[in-house]
Amino acid sequence: MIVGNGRPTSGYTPCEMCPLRKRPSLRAFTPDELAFVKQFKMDELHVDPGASFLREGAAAEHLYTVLSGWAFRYKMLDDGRRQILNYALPADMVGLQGALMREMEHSVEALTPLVLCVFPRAKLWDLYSKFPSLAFDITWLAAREEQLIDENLVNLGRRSALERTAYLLQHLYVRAEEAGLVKNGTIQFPFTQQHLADTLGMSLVHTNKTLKRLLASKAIRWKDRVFEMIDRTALTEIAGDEVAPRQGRPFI
Amino acid sequence: MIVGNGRPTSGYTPCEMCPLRKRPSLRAFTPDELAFVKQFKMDELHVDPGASFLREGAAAEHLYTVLSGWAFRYKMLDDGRRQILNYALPADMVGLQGALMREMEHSVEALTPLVLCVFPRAKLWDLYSKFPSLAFDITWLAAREEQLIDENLVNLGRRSALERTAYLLQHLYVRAEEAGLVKNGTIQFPFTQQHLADTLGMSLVHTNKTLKRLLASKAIRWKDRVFEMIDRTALTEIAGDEVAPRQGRPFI
DNA sequence: CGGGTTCTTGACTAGTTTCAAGCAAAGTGG
DNA sequence: CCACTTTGCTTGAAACTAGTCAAGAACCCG
Repeated sequence: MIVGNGRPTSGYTPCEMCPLRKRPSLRAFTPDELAFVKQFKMDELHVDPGASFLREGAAAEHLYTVLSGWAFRYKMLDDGRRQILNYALPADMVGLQGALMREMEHSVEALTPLVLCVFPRAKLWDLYSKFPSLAFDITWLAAREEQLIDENLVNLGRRSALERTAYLLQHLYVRAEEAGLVKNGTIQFPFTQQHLADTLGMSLVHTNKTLKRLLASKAIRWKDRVFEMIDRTALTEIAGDEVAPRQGRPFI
Repeated sequence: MIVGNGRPTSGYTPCEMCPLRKRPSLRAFTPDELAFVKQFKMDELHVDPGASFLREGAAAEHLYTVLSGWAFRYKMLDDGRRQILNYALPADMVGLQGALMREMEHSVEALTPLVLCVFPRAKLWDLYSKFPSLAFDITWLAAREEQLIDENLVNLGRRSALERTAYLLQHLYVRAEEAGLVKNGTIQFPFTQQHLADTLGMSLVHTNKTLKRLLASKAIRWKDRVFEMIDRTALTEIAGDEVAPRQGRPFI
C-alpha cells in the first residue's frame, strides 16, 4: 500500500520479527497477544515526507503504529494558520481518536519517510473483548499522549519564547533518545524552523531569532539537519524545567 | 469522605439512581454493567471550592467521575506560574492518567462545591477483563479529553487574544450546555478572571482588557458570576471558529 | 464595619509580529 | 553543466501586542 508519491513497499515486517520488540523499555507480548496482533495488523503503509495520511474531518477506517520515521499531528485554521500538536516516533500510535469517534479532529503528516503498521478500526472491538491486556495498553497510550499535550500546553501558555524553545528541543531530544535515534549526543533532526514555529505558537522570524540566542548559549548545536546536545544541564537551566524520560511503556 | 474544609457528606447516590443517567446524550448501561459499576464505586467525595483533591507528583489510588460541580486540571511551574489545562463537568472523568501511570502529572482543583464518585484504581483491571464495553468507554473518554486539549492548544498557539477569549467562552458555554447547566441562555459561571487568564496563557490585566472589548461587542454579558449568551453567531464570528457540540457519549 | 479578594484603569516597558530583503543550498530542466 | 526556481535561513526596522507596575474602586464575607 502506498500513499503520496510513494515508492513500492520494501517488504513486510511480521510482528514476531518486529524491530521495536527488542527495545527493553517496551512491554513484551505473551504468545497469545502476539498471535492476535499479528492478525490484527492488516497492512504496512509507506508514506512520503509531506504527505498527510490522516485528515481532519475525514472518517478514519484505520489505526496506525509508527514502525519507523517521524510524523506530526496538527490542526489548521481556516485562514491557514497551523498548530502542530505533537510528534509521533516509532512505537507511537496515531489515529486512535479517529478509530473511536469515527471522524478525525486533527491531521497527521509524515515528516520523514514513514512506515506504519495498519490496523482495521473494525477489529478494535475484537481486541477489547478478547485481550483486556491490550485494551489496557491502548488506554495507557492514550493517557500518555494526553500527558504530552498537557506539557505542550503549559509550554505555550506559561513559558517565555526562550524557555519554550529550549523545553521543546529538550522534549524532542528525550523522545528521540527513548526511540533509540540518538548516537553519542547527535541526531538527525527532520524539522524546519517553520515546524518548530508552528509547534511553539510563534512566528517563524521570532523562532529563528530565539533559536539563535539558544545556539549562542552553547548548550546545543543544530546545523544542516543535525542536532547535537552539548550541555544538557545548561539547556535544562534555560528551559527552567527538566523533561523526564519514561521507562516502561507498552506498544502494539 | 471529606476533603478540604469540607462539610459532611449529604447522602450517597446509588448508581441505579444516578442523576446523570437520565441525560439522553449518555449511553445507557446494561443491567450487568450497572451492577458492576455499582460495586466499582467505593465512595462519594465532597470537595470544597479551592481544594485540590489530586496533586501533581502524588501517587493516585483513585479515579473519579464528577457527579456535580466544576473542577479544573492544572499544572504549576516552580516559580508559581499556573496553566489550567481543561475543565471537568458532571459526567467527566478525572484522574485516569494517575490511575494508569500511578503518579499524577497534573493537579485537579474544585472550582465549586464538588461531588465525585470514587473508584479504586486497584479494580480497574477487573473492569478491563470483565467489561470490555466499559473499557472501551474509558478509552473513549481519554481520547475525548485529548481532543479537548488539542483544541485548547490551537487556541493558545494560533489565535489572537480576542479570538482566543471568545473561543474559550464559547467552549465553556457549549460544555455547560451539554451538561444541562444552561437555562435560557444564562448560566452561573464560577470562574474569576484569573482562571480565564491562566487558561488562556495571558496575564490577568490583559485578560481583563480583552474581556472588556468582548463585552463591548454585545455578543455576551458576564456580570456577578452570571454569564449570558446574547448573540451566538456574533461570538462565533469573533472566535473565528465554531465549537461543535458533541452528541452521544459514554460515562461511568 | 473592616479586611480580603476581584475587577478596573492608565502609563510604561518588554516581547512579538509583520514587512522587506538578501543569501545559501538544493533541485529542475534545457 | 549551467541558468533558474524553490525552499529554508537570516537580519533589521517599524508597528503592534501583551506584560508589568501601581493604585483605586467594587464587592463579599464574617
